Amino acid sequence: MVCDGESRSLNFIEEIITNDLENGVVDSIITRFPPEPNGYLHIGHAKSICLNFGLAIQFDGKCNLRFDDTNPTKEETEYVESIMNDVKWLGFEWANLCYASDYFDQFYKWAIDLINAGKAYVDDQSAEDIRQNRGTLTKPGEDSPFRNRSIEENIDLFKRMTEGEFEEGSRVLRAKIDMSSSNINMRDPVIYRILKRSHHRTGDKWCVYPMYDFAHGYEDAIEGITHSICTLEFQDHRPLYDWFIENVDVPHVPRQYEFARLNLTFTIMSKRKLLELVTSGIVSGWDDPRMPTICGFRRRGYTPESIRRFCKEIGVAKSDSMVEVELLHYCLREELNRTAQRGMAVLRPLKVVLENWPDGFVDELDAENNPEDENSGNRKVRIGKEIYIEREDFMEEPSKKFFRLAPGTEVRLKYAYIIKCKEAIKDENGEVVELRCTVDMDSRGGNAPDGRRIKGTLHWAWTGDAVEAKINLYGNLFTLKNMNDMEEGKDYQDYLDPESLVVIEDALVEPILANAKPMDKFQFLRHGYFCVDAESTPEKPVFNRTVSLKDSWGKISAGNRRGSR
RNA sequence: UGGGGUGUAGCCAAGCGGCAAGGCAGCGGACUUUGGAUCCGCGACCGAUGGUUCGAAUCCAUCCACCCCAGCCA
Repeated sequence: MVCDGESRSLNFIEEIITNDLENGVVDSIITRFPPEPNGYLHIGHAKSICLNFGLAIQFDGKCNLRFDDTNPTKEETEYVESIMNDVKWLGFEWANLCYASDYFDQFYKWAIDLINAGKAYVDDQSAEDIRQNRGTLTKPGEDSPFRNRSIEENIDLFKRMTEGEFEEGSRVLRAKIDMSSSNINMRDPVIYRILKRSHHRTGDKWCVYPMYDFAHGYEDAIEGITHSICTLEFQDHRPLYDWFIENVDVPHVPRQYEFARLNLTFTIMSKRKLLELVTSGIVSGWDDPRMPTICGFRRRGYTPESIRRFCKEIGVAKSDSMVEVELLHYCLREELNRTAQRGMAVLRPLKVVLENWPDGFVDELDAENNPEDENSGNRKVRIGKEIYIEREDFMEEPSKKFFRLAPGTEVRLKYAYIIKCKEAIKDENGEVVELRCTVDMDSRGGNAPDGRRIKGTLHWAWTGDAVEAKINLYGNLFTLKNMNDMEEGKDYQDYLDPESLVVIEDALVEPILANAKPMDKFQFLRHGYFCVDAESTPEKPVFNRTVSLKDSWGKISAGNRRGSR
C-alpha cells in the first residue's frame, strides 16, 4: 500500500517545487484549483484537485479554490455549489475561497495600464475579420487597421465599451503583441469582449468581461500563487501568460506549469458531452452512477479515499495517457475489501428444497462480518428447509472446471451445511425451476464430519427471512475502450452500452442488508461491492453495484466476454 | 508544410552517462467455508538510425509517430 509517509520518486512538479524551495525562489508555495463553474466536476478534475491540494499539504503550503468565472454566458451558481461540495467530499480544505470576478476592478485597471503603455488597443473589426486577419498555422497574420489608434482614443473607446455604449461583438480590446508570431496565441489576442449579460456574482455591473489568457495570470498574481498548474493544452499560452504579467505592475510573479490531463478507458471526460447526456435524459442526472463525475462516483458507492488513492497511483507527467478503468476498480476494491461488511444476496434465485431437513426446524448460525477485519465480529444467519441459491450456481451438465452444484455433486452453503443435489425439477419448457437436495446434518457450520473436501461454497437465502430487493447493476457507460478511437462518422452516443444499467427487481437479501441506511456499503459475497441507494426502504431495499468482485470463474466460463464491472 | 509538446512492457510510471523501480492488467502455482482476499513466480534492451564515450534509455545529429494551437470558450 502506498502511504503518505512512504518514500517514492518525485514527479516533475514536486521536483520543481523542491528546487524552488531549496534555492529560495519561494519561501512557501501557494497553489490553486481554478474550475470554471459551468459544469460538474469529474474524475479528471479529481486528478487536478489531488495534485494542487496534495502539493499544498505535502510542502506545507496553501491551496485556494478559485472559480474562474469570467464568462457569464455559461456559468451558474448551481455549479459553484456542487464544486465546493465535491472538493470537500474528496477530503480537501481550501485556504481561501476566491472568485475571478472579485478581481474585475483590478483587471480593468491593468487593462487601462496596458493601453497607456501602448500595449493594448480597441479593435472595431468584426469577429470574422479578426479571424481572417489572424492568418493560419503557416501564414502570418496581418495588422488590424485599428492597431495604431492613439492612446487617448483607445482609452475613450474602452471606457465607452465598459459603459455599454456599444453592441456585443462590435468591438474588443486586444493586446498589441505580434501578428506574425509563430505562436498564434501571441497574434494580438482579445483580452476583453462586450457581453451584456448579468453575471452570477457581479450582476449587471459589467458590460465587458476579460478573456482567460488575460485574466488567469492576474488572478494568480493577486493571490500570490507560486506554482500555477494547468493542463497540457495551455503550454502554448505560457508566453502569453508571462507577457501579461510582465507588462503590468503586479504584486507577485507566478509561474505556470503544465501536466497531462486524465483520460479513462470506456469513458468520456468532455464537459459538453456530459452535459448532453444529462439534458437528453440518457442518464438520470449529473450524479447518475454511470457518470464519471465526482457526484456520480459518490452515488455509485466510491469512497473519497479510493479516488485519492487512484490519483496517487496514476502519477503526474507530461505524456498523453489513457488510464485503464481497472486501476480505479482496483483502488476501490482494495479499500472496500478491508472495510466493507459482508452479506449474502441472491440476485437470480433458484429454489432448493432440502428433503431430509427436519420439518419446522430453523437453525441459527454464525457468519463473519468481515474476514479481513478481526474486530468486525459476527452476525447470525438463519436457515430452514427451503432456500434459494444463485441460478448460475447450478449446472445440469457441468463443464469439467465447474465445481458448484450439479446433479450428484456436493457443495457447501456458506456458514451452514453441506448439501448434495438429487434432482432438478423442470417446468414444461425444460427450464430448471427447483432443486431437490439432501443435507448432511452433521456438517453444521460447513465442515464435513469425515473430513472430505468440499470445493464449492455457495451463498444463499432462506425463504423464511429473505427480503426482496431491487438491485441496479451498473457497468461502463460506453462499449469502446478508447473513446478517442471512434469510427469515422460515428458519434459518442453510438457507443452507449445498453447494458450499462441492468435492473434486477426480485433479488433476495438477508435481513441485515434490508435494514441498512442509504450509502452504507457492503460486499455481497461472491458478487461485488454494493451501496444502499437513496430510495431504499426496509420494505423494498435498493442497492447499487459499485464494482464487481474479480471473477476468475467468469473468465474461464465465458472467455471474459464483457470485461470487468 | 509554422509553433509547442510527448515517445521506457497491454495500461500508468520511475530512471537525470555505469550494466531498466513500482503499480494495474495478464499468465502460472500455493492456500482458501467468498472460483474473493492473501502468498510465490513470470515480462522490456528503452520510437528509429547514426554518432560521442571505456560505457547511453540517459549526451549530440537526423528521421519517424502521436498530441495540442487558427473561440469575441476555459
